[in-house]
Amino acid sequence: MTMSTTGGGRRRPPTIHDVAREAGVSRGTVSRVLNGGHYVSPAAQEAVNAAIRKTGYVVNRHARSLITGRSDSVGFLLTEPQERFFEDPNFNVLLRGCTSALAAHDIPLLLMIAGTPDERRRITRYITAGHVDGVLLVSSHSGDPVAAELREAGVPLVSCGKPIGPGSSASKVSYVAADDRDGARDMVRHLLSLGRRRVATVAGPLDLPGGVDRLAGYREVLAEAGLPVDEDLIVSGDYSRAGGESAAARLLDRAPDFDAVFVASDLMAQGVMSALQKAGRRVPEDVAVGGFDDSPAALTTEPALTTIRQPWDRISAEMVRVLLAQIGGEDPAAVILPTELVRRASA
Amino acid sequence: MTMSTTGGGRRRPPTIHDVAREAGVSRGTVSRVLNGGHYVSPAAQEAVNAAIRKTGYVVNRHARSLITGRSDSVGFLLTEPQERFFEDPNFNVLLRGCTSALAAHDIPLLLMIAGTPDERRRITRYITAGHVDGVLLVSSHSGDPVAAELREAGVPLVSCGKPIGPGSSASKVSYVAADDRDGARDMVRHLLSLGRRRVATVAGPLDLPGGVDRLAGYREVLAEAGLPVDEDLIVSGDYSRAGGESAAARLLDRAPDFDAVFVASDLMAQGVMSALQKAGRRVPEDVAVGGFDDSPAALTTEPALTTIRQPWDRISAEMVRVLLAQIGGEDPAAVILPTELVRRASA
DNA sequence: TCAGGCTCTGTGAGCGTTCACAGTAGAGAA
DNA sequence: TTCTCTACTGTGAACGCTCACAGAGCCTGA
Repeated sequence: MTMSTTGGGRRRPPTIHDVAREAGVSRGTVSRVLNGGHYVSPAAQEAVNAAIRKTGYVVNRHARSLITGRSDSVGFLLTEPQERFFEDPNFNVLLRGCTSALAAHDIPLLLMIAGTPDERRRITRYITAGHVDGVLLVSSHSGDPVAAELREAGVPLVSCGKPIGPGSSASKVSYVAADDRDGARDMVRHLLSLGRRRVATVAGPLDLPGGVDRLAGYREVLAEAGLPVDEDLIVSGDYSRAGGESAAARLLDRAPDFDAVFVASDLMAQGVMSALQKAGRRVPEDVAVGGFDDSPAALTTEPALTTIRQPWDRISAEMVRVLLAQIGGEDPAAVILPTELVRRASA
Repeated sequence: MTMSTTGGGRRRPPTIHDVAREAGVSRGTVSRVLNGGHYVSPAAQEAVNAAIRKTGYVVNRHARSLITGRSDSVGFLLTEPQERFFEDPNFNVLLRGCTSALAAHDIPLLLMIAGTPDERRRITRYITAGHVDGVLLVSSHSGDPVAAELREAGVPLVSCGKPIGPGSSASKVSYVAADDRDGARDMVRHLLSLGRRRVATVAGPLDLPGGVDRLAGYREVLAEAGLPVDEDLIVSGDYSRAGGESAAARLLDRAPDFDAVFVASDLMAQGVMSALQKAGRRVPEDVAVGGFDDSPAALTTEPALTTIRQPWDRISAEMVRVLLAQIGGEDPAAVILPTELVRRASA
């Protein structure tokens, strides 16, 4: 049960002491080289680096953390009823992007999923105990109790997406989001530029900022074009494919003469197109369809879906940048990034 | 740059010393309570627990790790050209499952993605330096240099999926996989039970164990049914939708009279169905189609795809179980889990 | 009675770092 | 020369925990 359990044998790794001996300097000097190299002579610098290479030394992060109080790691926290995000391929891009951006700083990412109450408790305790330096938060409503508790404990926190909630406290929260409203404006303008005049919309859930902002963009463009806003042309769904199908059914029922529809998510757009085609409408000839997200689903529809791409790679990079800045003592910041219209066959 | 940077104020957390003082015992006794509670009187036990609750004490994992040499964390390593896995929704189930299973043991999961050479180097160094106790590996070919290096360094490792490579060393590798061969058998038997007799197959890449085993299952069932194996009925693809389309084209060209096809992945099955339908074949009337994976794509086809479900939730749980056992000193183990036939409309 | 065993407890050492401090050497100024 | 300043280096604490050990009290059996 003690010596050499597993094959291959993990021997004791070299310590800063070994490096110091090898280089013929003291621990302190090695430490200085490791942390920026100020006040260390070129000769010592060189000797230490050579010794590090020779011994294969890697700093023991536990020992370092013990004294610095930093953990040099950050958490990636999902408080969402996770299925929703886990099925969203963009989520993967986000997760991958955050991991890479952190890796460049040599900071590991700890994945935390707050599903069950037990998990929520564990995670809260883990984070507030200081085992991570900061948290990348993915949660549609930042009124989430876990998030609130973390904020209260003063843990550096960056949300993905605009947080909902009271404006007063929200101003203190860092977040990075795509410009939902502007993306919606682009899409609706595009539909109008195609000559469509009865433009409907399937909005997202209106208790979420994304849903609200995309709908606002829709309204703005109609107003700016001098078109009346017909409330019969506005329905909303839950971002799912099935939600899109039933939304389209309602639309066909209430205002069968629409000639374009802006759908607030690609998944819903998939459902909308399927429902329209079953009802005998041709896309895009009879009804032009525009989505939002540019998910892989947008390529599997027939015809391929015109949509709005959110800059997920930039979002993840900015989240990490803002979080690290905040860990470094800077104030919370909000970042809004531009979207992009992706023209395909459905509009 | 020093005192009270961020608002909210993170004060110094209580230490084991504070708990000991509060409970009127020594550090040693508190430590014993924390680690299993052997050789400690009920009275002391109770006093310590009360003190922990009162002070809100949480163990400092860095201090603990420094002395135990364990990190009490594990890595989840992706060495794959990651797009492939990141777009596979099953991957999300796996990642989520591993996170939860580990959370139950209070072990954080570090997400590591070995994409660029720089990332590979960083990750290898991080792991071999002992910053994680073990690694959950997702990689189709375990001949991967990172994996090989980890194995050489004696790092506990569990692969997801049967590793390819020389049988001799492979026997020392832990892995958890679905029973590909048996799943394939089930599907082909199902197709035969429908009365089909010219059953084709679109195999996966034959340099991957999954591809090989699924094809082996196909051959076995034909043999056991006394049916000839017509090599014209066997083509293979790369698991992608496009690969399925071109495979179907080849099949239609070489053996146009087949009345069923077992496709080694749902994504390919999607392509196969689309190609068949474009060629005027009805599914399932003319050709019954069976997939493999039970991905969400299986629900979007028309008709819905009959397929084989891999027990991803159990796979993740087993991976964690085997890894923790191995970290605890047990020998590597291989676990094969049963699949399940999901009957839908395409067969 | 004493030896030997159990159960329980406290103490000192040490894990590998960083940090504050004290010190050295050399350059330049008085 | 002597004094100060700067550039650099070494040293002894810590950080918060676990582990090995020593020892205390008690029970059991010879």
